[in-house]
Amino acid sequence: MEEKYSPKDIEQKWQMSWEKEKTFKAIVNNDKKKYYLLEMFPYPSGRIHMGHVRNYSIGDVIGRFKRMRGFNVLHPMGWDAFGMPAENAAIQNKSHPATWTYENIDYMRKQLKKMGLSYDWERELATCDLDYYRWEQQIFLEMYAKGLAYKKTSFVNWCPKCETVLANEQVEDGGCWRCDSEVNLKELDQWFFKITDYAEDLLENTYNLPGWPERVLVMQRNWIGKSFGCEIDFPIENTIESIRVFTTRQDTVFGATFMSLAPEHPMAMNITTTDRMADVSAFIEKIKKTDRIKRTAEDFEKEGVFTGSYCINPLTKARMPIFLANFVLMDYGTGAVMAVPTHDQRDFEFAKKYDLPLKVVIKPADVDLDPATIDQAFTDSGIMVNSGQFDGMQSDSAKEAIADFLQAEGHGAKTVNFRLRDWGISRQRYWGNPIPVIYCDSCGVVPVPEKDLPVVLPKDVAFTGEGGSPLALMESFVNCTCPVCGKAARRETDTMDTFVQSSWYFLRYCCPDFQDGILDREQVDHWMSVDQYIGGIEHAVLHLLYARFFTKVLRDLGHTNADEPFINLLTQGMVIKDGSKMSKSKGNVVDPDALITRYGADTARLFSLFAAPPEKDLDWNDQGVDGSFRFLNRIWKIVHENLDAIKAASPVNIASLTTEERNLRRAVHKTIRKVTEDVEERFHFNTAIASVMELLNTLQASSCDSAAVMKEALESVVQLMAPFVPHITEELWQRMGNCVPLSDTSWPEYDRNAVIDEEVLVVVQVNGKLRSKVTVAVDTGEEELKALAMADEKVLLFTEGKTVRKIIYVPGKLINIVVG
RNA sequence: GCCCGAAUGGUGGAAUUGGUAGACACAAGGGACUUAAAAUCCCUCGGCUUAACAGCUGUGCCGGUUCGACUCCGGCUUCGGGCACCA
Repeated sequence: MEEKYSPKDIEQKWQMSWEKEKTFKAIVNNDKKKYYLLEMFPYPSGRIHMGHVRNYSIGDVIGRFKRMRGFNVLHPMGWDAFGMPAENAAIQNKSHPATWTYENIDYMRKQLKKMGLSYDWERELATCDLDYYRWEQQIFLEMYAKGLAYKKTSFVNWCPKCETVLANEQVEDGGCWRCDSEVNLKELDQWFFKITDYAEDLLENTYNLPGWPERVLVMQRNWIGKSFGCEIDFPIENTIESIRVFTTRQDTVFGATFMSLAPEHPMAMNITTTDRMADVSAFIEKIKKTDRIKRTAEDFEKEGVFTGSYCINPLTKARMPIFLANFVLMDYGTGAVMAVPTHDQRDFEFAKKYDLPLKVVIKPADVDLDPATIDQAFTDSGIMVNSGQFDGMQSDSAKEAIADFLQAEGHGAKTVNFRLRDWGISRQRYWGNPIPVIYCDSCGVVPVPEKDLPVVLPKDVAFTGEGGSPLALMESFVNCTCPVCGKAARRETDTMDTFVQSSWYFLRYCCPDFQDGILDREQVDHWMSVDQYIGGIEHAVLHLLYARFFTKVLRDLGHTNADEPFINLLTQGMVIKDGSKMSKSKGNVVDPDALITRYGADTARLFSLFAAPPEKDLDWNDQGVDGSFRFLNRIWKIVHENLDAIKAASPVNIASLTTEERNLRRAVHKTIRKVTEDVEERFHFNTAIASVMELLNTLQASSCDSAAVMKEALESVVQLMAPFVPHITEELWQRMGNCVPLSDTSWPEYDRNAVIDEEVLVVVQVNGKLRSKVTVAVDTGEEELKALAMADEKVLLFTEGKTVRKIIYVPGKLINIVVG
């Protein structure tokens, strides 16, 4: 009586074995090529979800495959453990964020272990561990010393529900990325990281990351938003001051007829004349009250107010009235725009509304433009007109010429401008990494000296859920002495954005226990960069940009020599059920625990890998899971049916194989080749698994009774499936009589001789349409094959009475007879 | 508006360099085994025509290149994603 496939027992057995044998412990070994594999670490929200199952299954296939291919694999796991849900849960349950977080971690670690993932658990870290965040405080201090961390007062995005600040990257469609509440503007004194210093490096290197999906790189380039243009000074009439604008369209400067300033522009009030003061103040007040989202919507009505002052167009010497305009943004360029109503749609609408002059300076090649009759701005390139010595030039080349001219005349300079803003990292929350800074009335901002680190997040805090950060209310934390003068001082109570922790965890994984500094250079130099990073596309800009920035900062601070954190990036699709993303509110959530209890981890892994290639969305289908379970049972059964034969079998004797045996071996070795290519080069696990299914079908249909060939075939099936379903294959491998665990064996190599076809199927077309198929010996000559095809009776039906014009021959594939 | 991506049976998907469209699986239908059910196994399975052999047609739509197009080119449609009063 044959034993039934019982995932529960064998999965536990092998998980314990791997743990005991430290199978996946990563140690520096210069005899092997290193391979650093990483999946985005999870937020410990309570339980893992299907997205995790998929993400980590994909990673595990790659990890186990690379290991069997002879790489020294580093595959760590940890927890992105600071963040608001912990704090909210604490308020609700009257528990402590740390308790909540560590309990969740314990539970989720068990869940992940039940999946049989090949992690080196000894490197596990949680970002809320003092041993982790203390080094991050040190990074902060080193950045502060270099001017890469600085404080400034500015208008920041404020989420009223989370009661904290958000970075630009964390505002999506005007809402908070986490809770969706409408974000408004608040003027606050905040800490920033100077990511703009790295804008050029970050942009430039997007062209140096061939292993990243193009769309992610495009998104990052858009976000960085580099544009080439000019800064031009427009002297203010009757003063010695001038207004500096940034423009990418210096070719239209002869058409600039007025000036638009952002309402927040520092010169706004200074240049306003007494008679215009009332109107201008009213306008500025109104804009302050309008929220930013509405204000920056494209269909928002363009509005402005005249300041009473004029500036002078440096090239035409024309008097240009200076307006404040609601669509001009203070935080892009210089906060001032030279208005060219004829060649910019916004300026056009503004000019029409306030009856301002229009002057055409670029026209299409074939027609003239009349400012009196045009109904929209002409924004294309064209021929220069009304532009002095530049008339007749192509506007594209005039851009260069005018820039040079402005520069030579001292009116301006060529410049580049970035859309990227500095990263605001202050968060008015408790459950985060304290910013290690002290405020002293005498000495000002004083960084906490290195010897006083870490600034420990105090545990005994009251969570009321009201009045902002609990840290600010805690006198024992706030009150301190100034490290410089020794007088009483106050501690910074803001904590760092949680994206800071995820910006360098992959570096710390290289040396999680290092106690003498931020990073152990030797370890980091050995393992970095991450060879393969895997995670969701939703971090295309946020996390993936911050992590690149941090890597470059840490490089410049001398902690790593890596320029880029992630060589290859795989962005996996979402897990969908019944047409939409799994969510509690839609009631379409599949619980990984229930799935694993019912079918085992191998089935859960197999289905999530088989149903779609990694980068596509995966449509969850309960019946499909049954199918995967069925397939594992078939493997289980066929191996057991052949167990005695396998154990008794001698090695394959290639010289004495029958045709049937050679055919079966060919199928086996072609499958080895196919699976190897699909996994190694394309990460197309679905087709790799399909080809093993095909082989199993062939095997079951075969009448081959050679124990040697059967053994080779079944051992191959088991080895090829090992990265996908590690438990069942490990068990079968052992039952087949192998002493070395499957995870310690080498990946099978296909036999180049075995895959050579003896016969080929050649498709015969007439005028490109399939008419017949012939199977011929592989060495059949071209002429012989053509004759055979021509004589084929199905072919004759379509060629009879017609002239053969030509015959296309693709060796081993097809013959196309062209008749007419 | 700009930039990316996608569209293939009832469903998920395959076709890797321009060479048999629909691999593999799910669902469905039929059959075997069983007292019965489950499990398992076998057969059918894009559409139309046909008793059958077979033929025609078919990869979002319209054209083009080619002996040959899911694949390349031009033009559209729909859906998804990103950016957007960015000067």
